Order: sequence, then C-alpha cells, then structure tokens
Amino acid sequence: MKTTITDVAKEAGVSMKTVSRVLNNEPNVAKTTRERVMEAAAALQYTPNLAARGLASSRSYLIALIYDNPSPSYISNLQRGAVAACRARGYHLVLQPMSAEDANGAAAEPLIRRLGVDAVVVAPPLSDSAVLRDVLKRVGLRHVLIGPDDADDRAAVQMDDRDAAARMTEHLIALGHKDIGFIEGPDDHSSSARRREGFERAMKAAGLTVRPDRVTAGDFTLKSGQDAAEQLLADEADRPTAIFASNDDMAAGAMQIAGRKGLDVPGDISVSGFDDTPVARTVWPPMTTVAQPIRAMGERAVQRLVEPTDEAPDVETLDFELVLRESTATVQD
Amino acid sequence: MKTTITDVAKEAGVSMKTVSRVLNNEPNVAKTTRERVMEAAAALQYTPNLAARGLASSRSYLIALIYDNPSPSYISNLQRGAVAACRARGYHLVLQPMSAEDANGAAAEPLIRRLGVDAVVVAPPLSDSAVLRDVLKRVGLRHVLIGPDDADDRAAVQMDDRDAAARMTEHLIALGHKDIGFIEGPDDHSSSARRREGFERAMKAAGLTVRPDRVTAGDFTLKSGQDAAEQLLADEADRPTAIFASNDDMAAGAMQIAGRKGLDVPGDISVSGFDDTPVARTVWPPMTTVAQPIRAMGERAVQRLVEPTDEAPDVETLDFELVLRESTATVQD
DNA sequence: GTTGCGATTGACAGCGCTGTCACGGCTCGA
DNA sequence: TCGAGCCGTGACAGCGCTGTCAATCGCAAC
Repeated sequence: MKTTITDVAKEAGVSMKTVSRVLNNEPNVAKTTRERVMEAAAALQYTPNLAARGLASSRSYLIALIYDNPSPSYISNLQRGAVAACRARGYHLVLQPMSAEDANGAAAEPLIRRLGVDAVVVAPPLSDSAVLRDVLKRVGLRHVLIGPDDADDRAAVQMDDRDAAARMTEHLIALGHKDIGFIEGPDDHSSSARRREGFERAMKAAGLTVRPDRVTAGDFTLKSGQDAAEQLLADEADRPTAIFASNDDMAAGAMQIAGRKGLDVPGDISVSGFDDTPVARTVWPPMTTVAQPIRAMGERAVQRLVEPTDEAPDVETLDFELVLRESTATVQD
Repeated sequence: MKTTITDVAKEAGVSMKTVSRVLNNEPNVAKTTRERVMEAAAALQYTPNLAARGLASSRSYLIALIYDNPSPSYISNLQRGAVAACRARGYHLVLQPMSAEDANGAAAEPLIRRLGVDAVVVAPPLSDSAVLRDVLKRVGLRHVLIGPDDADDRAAVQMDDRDAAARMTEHLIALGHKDIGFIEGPDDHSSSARRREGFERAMKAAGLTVRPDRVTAGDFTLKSGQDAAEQLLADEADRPTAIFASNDDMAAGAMQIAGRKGLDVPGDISVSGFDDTPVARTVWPPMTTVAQPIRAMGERAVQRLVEPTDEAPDVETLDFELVLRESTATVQD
C-alpha cells in the first residue's frame, strides 16, 4: 500500500496541487501551508512516484554516466561524485558503459536515443569522441564532458593537466633536480600531450633543457612504465636524478625498475606519478603524485546538468592538488 | 517530437494494445502482425517511454546496485555484468553506494524506501549486513545477495571461496610445496574465514600439517601483505617455500618483500593470490591467482531479479577459475 | 470605498503506456 | 450442425503526478 500525493493532500487538508508545489519547492506557497504539508508527508512516509512524476513532467529524473573501459578507480571516483549529486536532487544515476568502437560508430546514435535519460555525463576518453559528441548534439541531449581535450562550445568540467604537470615539475626542480626523465601517456588520451607540455614548459621556465632521449613513451600501464624506466636508467653514467611519469601505474613500474637496479627511491632517484590512484599509497615508498579532483568533477557535472545556470562558464576548471609523499627528495651528491 | 505507441499503431494499422503486446513479447499475436508492428516501430525509430510504461505497469524498470566502499575493480566488474544484464532486458542499473554505518543503522530503511526501484543487488560486504537484509525483507523489495556468508533463505549468487582456496592449495602442493605460508583476510569479510578453511582443508587432505605461525593476519591491503611476508620470511633457515595470500594486493606485497630479501619468485619462493585483480597482471612475474566470476555474478543476479523462475535454487554457486601464471613453480632443492 | 495586483490555492486534463475485459472468428469434437 | 474453447484483437479506463488556467484572498494605492 503506497501513499500517494492524494493521501498527503487529504491529511494536510489541501489540494494535490499544493502538495506538489511543496514537494517541488515551488514558490508561492504560504509558509504555514508548506509546513503542514511537510508534516503530513513525513507522517505518512510519503515517497513520490518517479514514473508518474516523470510522465507528467516529461522528465525521467535519470542521468547517465557514459564511460569506456574504466580505469576502475577513476570511474569509481567519478561515479561517487555523480551519484552524490544525483541523490541530493532526487535523481538517479544510471550507467552506460560504451566501448570506443560503439562511441565512434553507427551504434552510438541508437544507443543514445534509447537511453531515455534527461542528461548525460561523458567521461574521458569518450569525452573526446567526435562522433559521440555529434550524436549528443543532434539528439539534443544535455551533456557535460569531463576533461575533454577541446570543449569546443560544450559544457565541460576539467582539470588543468598542463598546469598540474608544470607544478609537479617545479616541485622536482625545487628539490634540486636538473635532469628529469619524463614518461609520456598514450596518444589517444588527450591529457597525455597536455601533461608533457606542462613538463616542458616548467623545464624551460627554469632555464633547463629537455633532452629528447629523456622523454619516453608509455601507455599508462605498469609494464610500459617499466620499459620506459629501463630505457631512462640504462646508462649508469648518465641517468636522470628524477623520473616524472604521466600516471601512477607507470611511476610504480619505474620504481620497481629502479629498485631492481639497486637504486634507492628517493635517495638515488626521485619518482613522481599522476592521478593519486590507490597504487600511489600502496607502493613503497608512498608516491608523490597529483590528486585530480575527480569526485568533485563528477559532482559538479551533475550539478550543472540538473541546475542549469547561465552564469556558469562553459568550461569549468577545478583545482588539483600536489600530493607530496616520500618518493621524491632533494638531490644527493 | 517523440514518436509514441499511437504513431506506431497507426503506421502498422493495428491498435495501441497490439503494439504494446508486440513490444513486450506477449503471446497471442499473429506472426504477420508482429512483423508488421516491428517494421513500423523500426521505421519510426520508436523508443518506449519508460516513465509511462512504469506508471501503467507499476514497475520502475530500475534495479539498484547497493555497495560499500568498493574495491574499485570488484565493483566495476560486478557493475559491468549487472549493466549488461539490465540493458538486455530494458532495465537501467542505478547506483546506490551505502556506507556500512548507514547499512547497519537507522538510515537504512528510509534510504531503501526512497529508492523506488524494482529490485536490488547487494554487493559484499553489505550482503552480510543483518540490518540491511532485514530492511529489504520488511519493505518487501526483491533482492539478490552477492557472496553472502550465510544466505539464510535469501536469493544469492556466490562463489565457493572454500573450494577455490583448497584448489589453489592443491596446486601448490602438486608443485611439491609442503611448507606453505598463508596470509589471511580481515575478519569483517566473511570470505576471509572461508578461504582459510579451504587452505587448511587441502593441507590436511594431503597429510600436511599447518603450523600456526605459518598463518598470518592481513587486511587485504598491500601493506599488510608486506608485513605478513616479513614475518613469514623472517627466519632464513626456516621459511616456507610458498605463500598463499587471500587476495592479490597482499600477494603483491609479499612478492615485493621476497624481492627485497633477494628471493626470486618463483625460483626461491612461489606466491599466489586471490581475485585476479589488475595488479595480478601488472606485477612481475605475473601472478597465479583465482579468478572470481564477478561479472557473471552481477549478470546472473540481475537476470534472476528480472526473470524470476521458481526452479532456480535460492543460492547459486558459480564456477571460479584457477589462473596459473608465473609466480608459482615447482620447489627447487 | 474602490480598484488593482500579487500571492495563494484548487479544478481538471492528460502525459504514454498497460491491465482488463469483451468481442469476433476459427477449430474441433459430439 | 452446434456449442465449447481458444486465438487474435481492440476499446477503454486509469496509473500518480504536474502544467495550465482560473478563482479567491488580502492589502495597498487612489
């Protein structure tokens, strides 16, 4: 036996419509009336029926999170933020995993059309998919992109990868490092290039040169970090005093190789990562890295979708945080 | 301009109700009629309105996944399975993170009541929460528990942790190991005890004794695995030839310690984990571990919620898989 | 004492779909 | 040949809520 709005109306001695007004926080309801309705609703443990509400108002109260092949910890954080924001506003977050092929193929449009949600949040790297973005626009579905390379005219929430990488580089330079190796991310992640640019910019700003052979390729996997480190540390007589990897997994790989070569981290070589994933805390020594405001991005994205304000800039940049742990230290001579 | 069932009915020259029958796979529709309707629906790119459908049939077509503080990779896999199963049946999966405190406190009931979903999947360790389970029953919400310690009379999908641990132990024994160290999981995970029991059972069955000091405590973190390994490997003259950790993170920690002590894995010591998380593949050498059918569990749970059949046993046990990689090998003398 | 206007409230239709029930036509056995 | 029973189909009400619009009230300005 579910209580309906009619029950609450009867209990409070007002019309259905007034109850509806109160529950939706609409203006123009007398304070006393509002209170009476609230009490009645609480007394009856009333819960609005989403379907009915949706049918009448032609909204679904659903927001979809579209994501690909998750780095589980990244997606998990994004989800956490997004769910919290949804809950606070009476929305539900539904999941829509989507492979890169689907997002960039003909499957994208039907998938999106079929979703039946009010708005979507697009996680990277899908936020860079031209096809998906096009479909979203064509279908006329409100959306916010998370960390896209180029937001174009879209609503987006991002972090300044370039600046973050620059700041991490400055941290290493401040510790006395002059010869720093860099492990780059894969090409298909737009953040990869931005992080490298930040690194190079900071080096230049400090009057340091970046040797081409100090910038190595990786693909965000631990293994690729190991390979890159093998390369960077190959020549005992000529090795960098610090390695800055574009993500934590690769940094962890670099740390393993350093250890295997008998180098002490951070005594002989400093290593820093990016993302502050769980691995940064489980590795030994704990890793200096960049904490992305992933949770906050998820929260903010949903907030902007549910409560549109014209004031908010199209592209919003949230603050990152440099997490200084024990894998970086001053240069030993 | 959305197409409605009425449009499709007109296009196909039948009544709304018949269209509804076709779309819901109801029986008693002539084959030719069915085809005509399908074509019309396809031609018009018709998408049913979930809200209207839900209002009329008093269902929400939503299934909630309730989970706590995820091991991201575990939850991510569970989600993947659950989402796939939902999509295939026209359902949406909504997320409901819930802290252990909420699940075991007074907050649980309102949270559940407010959900407004048709059914829920409860992930471990919440599937062991007596309060939450009680609320679910009281509210009368269909649910399937994932890997509960004691399913009681509930519907559940699980894996046989005990058997899996026993099989892994047998694998080590078959490689010639007689002195095996075990790293246990935390008490509040019911699987911890089951895994230890499986280990002990297999040892006994092989006529091997389990020295009490060979069973060490851990809490599923890498750090605790390191600590446990330090303890197990403290005495050079008396150390086990293999270590079986209750999860991959702890196994990875043990491998690190072994490496730090100059022991070769698997040459000097075999190490095996449990869960087949990403770390098992990124660690060096790749880790022998147990692959839980997590994805399948999520899929199966949703399937059982959406398509109830009386035949299905209350508690369903899915098959695990022993993943033999390179961190275990025959004993060297 | 009026008029005007905003604030407050309610009546009512209808969102798009499914459940119920009734109807016509057909097959089959007596 | 006829009724019973089944299959295929459609008419219609109504799920629980919100949007629209109209009614009413109170109060300030004239």
